[in-house]
Amino acid sequence: MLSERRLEVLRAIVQDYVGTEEPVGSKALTQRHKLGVSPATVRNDMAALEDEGFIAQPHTSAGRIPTDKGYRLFVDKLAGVKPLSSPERRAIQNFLDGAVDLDDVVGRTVRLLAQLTRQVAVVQYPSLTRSTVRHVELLSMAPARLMLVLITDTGRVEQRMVDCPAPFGETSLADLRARLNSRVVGRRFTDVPQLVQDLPESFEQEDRGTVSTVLSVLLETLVEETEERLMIGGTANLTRFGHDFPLTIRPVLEALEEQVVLLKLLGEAKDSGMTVRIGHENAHEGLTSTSVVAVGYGSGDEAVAKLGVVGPTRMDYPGTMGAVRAVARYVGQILAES
Amino acid sequence: MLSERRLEVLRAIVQDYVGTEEPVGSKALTQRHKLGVSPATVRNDMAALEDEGFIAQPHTSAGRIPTDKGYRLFVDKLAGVKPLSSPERRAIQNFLDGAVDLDDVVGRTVRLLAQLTRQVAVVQYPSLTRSTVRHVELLSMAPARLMLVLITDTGRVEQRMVDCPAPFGETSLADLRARLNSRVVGRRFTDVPQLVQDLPESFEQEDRGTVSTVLSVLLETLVEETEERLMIGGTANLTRFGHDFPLTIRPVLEALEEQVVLLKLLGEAKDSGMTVRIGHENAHEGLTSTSVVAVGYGSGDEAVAKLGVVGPTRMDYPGTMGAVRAVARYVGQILAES
DNA sequence: CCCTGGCACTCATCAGGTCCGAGTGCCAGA
DNA sequence: TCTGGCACTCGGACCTGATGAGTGCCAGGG
Repeated sequence: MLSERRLEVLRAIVQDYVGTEEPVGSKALTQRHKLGVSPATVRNDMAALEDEGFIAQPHTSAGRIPTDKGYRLFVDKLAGVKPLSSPERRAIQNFLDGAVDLDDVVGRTVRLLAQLTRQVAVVQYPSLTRSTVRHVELLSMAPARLMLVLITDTGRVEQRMVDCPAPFGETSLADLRARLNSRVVGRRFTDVPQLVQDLPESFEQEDRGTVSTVLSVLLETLVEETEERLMIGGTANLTRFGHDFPLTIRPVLEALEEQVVLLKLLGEAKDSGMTVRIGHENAHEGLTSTSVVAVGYGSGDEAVAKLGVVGPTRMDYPGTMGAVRAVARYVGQILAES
Repeated sequence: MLSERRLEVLRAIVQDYVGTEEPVGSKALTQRHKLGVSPATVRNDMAALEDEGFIAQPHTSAGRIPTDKGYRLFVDKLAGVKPLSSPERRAIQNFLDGAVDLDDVVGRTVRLLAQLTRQVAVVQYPSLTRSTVRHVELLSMAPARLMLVLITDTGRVEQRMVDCPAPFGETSLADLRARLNSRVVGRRFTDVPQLVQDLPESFEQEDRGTVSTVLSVLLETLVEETEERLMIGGTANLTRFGHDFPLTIRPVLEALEEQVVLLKLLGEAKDSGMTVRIGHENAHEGLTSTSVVAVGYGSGDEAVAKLGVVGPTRMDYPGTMGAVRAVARYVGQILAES
């Protein structure tokens, strides 16, 4: 096991490297930190830390930089979560309180997080799996063309065009609208399929085709609606990444454009508590030189979605974790109020 | 005035520079283009073009590169719009045909445009102001609570809660719904206020308050919810920008995150025909080394929104313009169909 | 009058070489 | 176990000269 002082040396290395972005040597370390020992001793400790794989040298006779494993140890054992200052907290609250609807909440959150952490922020929309149907509306657009409008209890509206196999009269339409609503209103999305299963049978032969079509579109919409969406922001912060730009930044930008990748990324985070994935711990190829700090948020105890930031492995973990946690907490409050 | 050959030289310079990204010299020009004159002659022409401000030298004894003014001349006088190949057209159509709703159409468009042009794509959602009303739906949520749903011809849906001053019966509701729709369906938003002005008078005394309330909410929705949205994609293409990365790319990323900036950018584009803004012609600070190619699109002759791409001034204008125009055309078709 | 070939000149880029110093590993002594 | 000293390594900064693409200018020819 590593001695107390060696851990201290590791902590100092991480802190200095995060600050300066340059490999840190033994002499500089003893000057900037009160370790109470000489550079030579630190060198020995460094050699030990390197043997264990916590730090590495970019080239012979340069200083050391932390490895992914080193950051991992730092995050797990050495770093706390740095709470925000109270002006910061107030700023967060003020900024989020101004939001008028869900889109606005998410939008503001993403900007806020990007600003606070100076990194790329990712915020997932609250999941709709627990949503219920408020109303289903059917409108006749043309003899064999309907529009289906679905309204959820969270206030979201989705609409779809339906091409019917046969013309569909106004009375049949009103009939279908009424029966459909009486069955599904107030019900959870997941229950709807069973509830409407036998609906076509109760219609005249000639209308059954259309009813089935409408139902299948409805079910499709429900599934899609629960699909998770997210918003990202602060991509300009990627320019602070490092010196060897193009090669580092490109795959990251590409990964960020793939919503699927991001959703998986957030999905991999623990449901409760904060998750930090460092460098190669990220499954995705393009993100092996980034770290992801993610946390769930929700109106109650239960997380309804996740948010987080993506940044270089060389990031200020305590500060970032503090900001992420604080923002998640406030967003949760806002959601609970509305 | 510039002679025919000098224009030809400018065209050759632009083409070569766009291809190679390197300053082009007189000798190389005569080799790669059949100008029928010697390098020395070309040098004289170049000197003239430089005097006029169409080209410039990065440093003495390097080749020439086009200036913004040079690109402007190229685009206005020398370059056509390169039509897409028919496989490309087919691919566009196939890809866009798969869209299920408005969000999907816009999302697919943005990805398509980014891929085709290998640049950053920006697509504005069809604006509500220029749209017409397809349907207004009223739903009773509680005795004195209604939901108003507005459906536009572009497939966009907005909904609002309405708190009524008095309970409102189902028959009155159906009545209002019918009369409202008969007046406004197919009409432009801007015409709606006049069309519904006298509607409350035709109702029973006790319902007039509610009708007025509903109408005012409707008008509010029409006016206030004109808020224009847009989607961007292909930011990874920014990495192809140039060699002097960080400084170039950062302000662009920042500008792209400001929806306001982008909306203004598209807003400045002409309503009909294609608009090309080159380098410093862009008002925004961060975009002075980019060019914007934008065009309106819509279901009919009239543009309901705009789309375009943002790329380095050194871009393939004919190809980009061709792709932008083609995509706009197909999106217009898709919107007209739905 | 315009085009052409020739010529002197400029200057960015590259390869090769030298120097410097931060940083290391190791070792003997406290 | 810590410390100071010492030899060693090696990347980066700096200088240098050679190279060559490209220019401007000019005198001569169609």
